[in-house]
Amino acid sequence: MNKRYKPIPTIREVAEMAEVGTTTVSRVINGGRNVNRSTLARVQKAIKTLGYVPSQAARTLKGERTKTVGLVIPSINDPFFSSCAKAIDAVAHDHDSLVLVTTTNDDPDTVITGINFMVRHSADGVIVVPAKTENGALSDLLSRLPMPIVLMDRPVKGFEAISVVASNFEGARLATKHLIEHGCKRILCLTGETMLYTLSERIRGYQQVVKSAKYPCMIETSAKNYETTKRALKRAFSGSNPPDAIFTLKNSTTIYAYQALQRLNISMPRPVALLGYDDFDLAEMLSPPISVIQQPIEKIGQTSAEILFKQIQGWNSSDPHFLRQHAKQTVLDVKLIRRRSCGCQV
Amino acid sequence: MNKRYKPIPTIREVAEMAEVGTTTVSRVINGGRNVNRSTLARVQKAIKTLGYVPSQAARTLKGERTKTVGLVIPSINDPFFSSCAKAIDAVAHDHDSLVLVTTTNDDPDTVITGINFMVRHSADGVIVVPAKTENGALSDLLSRLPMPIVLMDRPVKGFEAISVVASNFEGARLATKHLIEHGCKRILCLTGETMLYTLSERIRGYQQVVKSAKYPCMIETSAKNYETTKRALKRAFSGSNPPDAIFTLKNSTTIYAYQALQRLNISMPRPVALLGYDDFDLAEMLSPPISVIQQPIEKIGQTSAEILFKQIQGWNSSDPHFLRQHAKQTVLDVKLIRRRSCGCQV
DNA sequence: ATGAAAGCGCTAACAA
DNA sequence: TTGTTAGCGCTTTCAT
Repeated sequence: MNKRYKPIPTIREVAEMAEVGTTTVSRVINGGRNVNRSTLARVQKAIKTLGYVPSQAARTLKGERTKTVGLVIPSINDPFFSSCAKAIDAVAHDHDSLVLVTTTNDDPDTVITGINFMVRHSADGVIVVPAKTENGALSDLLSRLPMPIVLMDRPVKGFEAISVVASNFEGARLATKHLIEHGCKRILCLTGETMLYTLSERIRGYQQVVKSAKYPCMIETSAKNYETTKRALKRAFSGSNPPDAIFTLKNSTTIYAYQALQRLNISMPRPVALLGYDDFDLAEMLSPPISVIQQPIEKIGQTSAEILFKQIQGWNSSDPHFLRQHAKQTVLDVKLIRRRSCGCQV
Repeated sequence: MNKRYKPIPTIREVAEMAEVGTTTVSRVINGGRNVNRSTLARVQKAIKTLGYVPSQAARTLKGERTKTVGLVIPSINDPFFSSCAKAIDAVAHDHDSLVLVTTTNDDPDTVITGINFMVRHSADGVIVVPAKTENGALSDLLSRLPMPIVLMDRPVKGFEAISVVASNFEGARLATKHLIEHGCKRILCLTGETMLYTLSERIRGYQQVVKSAKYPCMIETSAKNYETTKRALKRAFSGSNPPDAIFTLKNSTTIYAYQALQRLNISMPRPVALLGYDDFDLAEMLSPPISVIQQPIEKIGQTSAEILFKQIQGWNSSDPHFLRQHAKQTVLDVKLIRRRSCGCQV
């Protein structure tokens, strides 16, 4: 009893069983227009009996859409990107398409490899989250791309492409100003990374506000994981002039910081306020609940996908102006969610 | 200045530019064996100049692997499945393959559609998380599948396929016994769903233990979201005989329950202990930290993918016994993580 | 309403 | 070492 590979039947076999030409079968699987009712039924029956499924590869070779969109993201695990992916998948579903994913772990070379993979697979379009903003090889590749592309969450410096981002600069300004309103004067900006577009924008926003308030600009960039975050905070609070607020630049950093503060027995919002970038499920269940800048994550994914599909539709259309249907860059607003850790009473 | 669609050049154009035949180009892109050094260089230069990328569709049509694996999962957002997906993506990456994802939202029909999509796209293999265990249409489809398949997290009743699951029954037994060891006698089993394989196995495990201990079997199945969970708990605790422990059957239910207990001012581990199924990032940061049954999530994904790729490799091989290289079912062990909410002192 | 035949880009005999 | 050619499964003129 040896289970063997049972290949999918071809259009030819369906045609033979139904005693028609392959053209007729093709007509049937493409809507059944101009086919006799009885012929139609016969063909459909043959399709069902044989378990026939048309080969996408053959169709692609004929120049049809592949009904796939590529998604090149840093991680599929990260709550931010998996939420984006969810929204993208939903939009793709509406367009009868599948999502081809690959992750880059924020490595620029892997981004290139990933995009090339999408080209090779003739994806109808791609959504890419670039790793670093300055990358010549990436710009080159993007400019030669044979399909539409949308840059998500981070634009590529020096390359004019459609992009969908949140207003990181404004978000950081919002956060910093809010902490200042609470009377904080020594705001520590905590991050483990500075090269990513989003993070550098947030740093810019923070800097602008503290500088114009004439407060010290305290940036700590060593907070890559729990251990390093704890060490950094320990250091900061052992000095003679500890911070009175912490602004963490992303999701995981916020959690590390919260956890470290707990362990170091430093409570919030006094002596130190905490305000994080990115909301997370349990933020309001902690003690105190964490105030955050909330990004419209799903909206970022959804908007990216919607724009991409519009581009795909227009790509071969007769309208020479389809590219102008969208702003080059879509910037989505962020929100301050006031909870307790910043000092708000809610 | 009208940006137009610039199609990828074909092997023919490369051949012409390099002044060789298409076969030679084919040889070059497939390793360059049996090609003159100077010819090789010339062809490679042409490839680079033209930005040539071989068409996967044409290769697929010739019967080659597509270097894609299908992933049909309930949600891409759920921490459990996104972690699985991450591990699968990593394994796929090692095999120079991409992951084609589609989500089913646990709807049986969508599972079928999703798998068919993978067939149409000639994925080399598929990893599927079935929606419900009893589904004739699914068994039919699976038995006709022209590629290897691995069932992840949930088997399909009545269909003998390779599957990779965690020991849900044992996990629930472990949890329930542990609560009993803490002296709990009225253990409320809380869930919002009973039809999924994993959940019904957990219910079975719970039942077996409470029954053999002669304790009441208290199962509440209305906990679908925070509101319904809160309502259910309110009801349970307003009676004359409230539970002294809660065993939540999944991730989100645990969080709803924790949150509801907070709001209802019922503290843990007294008067009620809490033990959840599935670990989550912040479980140890809550007050009290939540004890859980921890599943080897990444391992589930990784194992599924590794088995799938072995199957893919053996699928067309000459070894007629390749199917027996693996147990039909791989069951991975779960662990009890003792924190404070169950009554442990840690 | 139906079918014959060409051709999409590639690989693999088979020739040279 | 290199090229010629057939054909993978499908859609699409163009006939009938």
